[in-house]
Amino acid sequence: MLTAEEIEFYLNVFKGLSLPDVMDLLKLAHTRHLPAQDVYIPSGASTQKLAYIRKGLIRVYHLKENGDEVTLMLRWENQFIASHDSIILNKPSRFIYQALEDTVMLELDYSKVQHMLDHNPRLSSLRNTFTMHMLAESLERVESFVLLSPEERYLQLVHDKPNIINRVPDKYLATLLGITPVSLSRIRKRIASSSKR
Amino acid sequence: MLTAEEIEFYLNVFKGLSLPDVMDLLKLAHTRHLPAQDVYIPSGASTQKLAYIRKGLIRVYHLKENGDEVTLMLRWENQFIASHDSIILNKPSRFIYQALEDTVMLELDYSKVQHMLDHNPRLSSLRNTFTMHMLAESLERVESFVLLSPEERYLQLVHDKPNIINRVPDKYLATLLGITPVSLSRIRKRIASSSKR
DNA sequence: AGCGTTAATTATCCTTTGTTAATTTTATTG
DNA sequence: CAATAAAATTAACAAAGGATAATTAACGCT
Repeated sequence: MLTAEEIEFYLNVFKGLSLPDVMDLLKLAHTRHLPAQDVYIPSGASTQKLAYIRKGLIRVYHLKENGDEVTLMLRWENQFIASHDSIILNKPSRFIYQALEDTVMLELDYSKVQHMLDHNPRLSSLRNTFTMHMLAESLERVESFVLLSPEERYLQLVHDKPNIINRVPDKYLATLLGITPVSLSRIRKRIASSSKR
Repeated sequence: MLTAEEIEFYLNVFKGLSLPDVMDLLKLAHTRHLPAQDVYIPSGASTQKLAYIRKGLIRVYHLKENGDEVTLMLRWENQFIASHDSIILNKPSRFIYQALEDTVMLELDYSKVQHMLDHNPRLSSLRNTFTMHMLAESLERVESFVLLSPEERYLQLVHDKPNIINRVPDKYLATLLGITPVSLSRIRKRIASSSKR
């Protein structure tokens, strides 16, 4: 199923793991292709799938009563994606996971690997490293809401993820920043006119 | 150092651990008392200490250039507290950790227990559970910024943590919600007048 | 290339928040 | 308990964001 190149790639992703460790994991994983616009996880689903994105981009969003969509999270290459509602809290997903681009991921069932992760110290340690880094990332996002204005948040996003903003429509970026698309448009105008002077 | 009651308490906190597991952990831990207003971790510190709060309340805040303080996090009884900058990213803390009440915690050096956690499957598993729950908590906070208005965020706080808001000055709650104390005061007024009708 | 759809911008108006400062209320402490 | 300090509220004004609708620009598709 997997080429030698793939295996080498994952040896690198899961630094510190031996080849057998990686093979044990990969044996339980499979590749999934998701065309752009397709829903990966619908809201209400209780799924333990955990995916590593090889290519593409997934948007996590909330659908409001009135039909409006609010984007909560974007995930792309070399990141993990999973319904945290289901994996962490064992509840149905409140959100919709949708591919914004043709997406390729390596998927596995967390409930099936959990036991293995719990009993292999190298895997446990690596899992904890990944979880902790996700926590740091999330805390940093909270910081940005508490410490920065919407305009500063947008500038930070442009600065930190210049490649991502070109792949995602502004209306999704806006709600990700906690503002409306109209407001983001005004912010962009403000920035353009102030940097001109 | 620890009473039988204490040990029984921690057997309960660290559910799934055997008595020897818990004793191994507690052997490396010590109790720390922190008077109200004292700084636990100053900004710039690189500390691996990880503490479990038995009693009291810790505020994590950022000190702006102009002297203004912005509260990022509150932690209280039965929660862990640590400089995530230092523990996760191995960097000096950007924030100040201060006791808002007389606080008692059980403290240990994460760098000293890490090896033990990495090699005991039950400890690894439990650590991961704790980390994941902190992640879920942080993600939920991000949600509140993206999905709710400041007023709704305040109402949610009042609803979810009624006991905490009575222990913390409003000015700290305000910045925690991403708004100014003046604005929080107006929100409170608005709520009071609308619930009266 | 042209048509139709979707996204982005702009305009208007209204609401909310930020800022600063004054005032009142609540805590703290000698 | 009175004096003082700190916190919370209120006021006034400016700046920014939300809502809605109209217009323009960009995109997707045959």
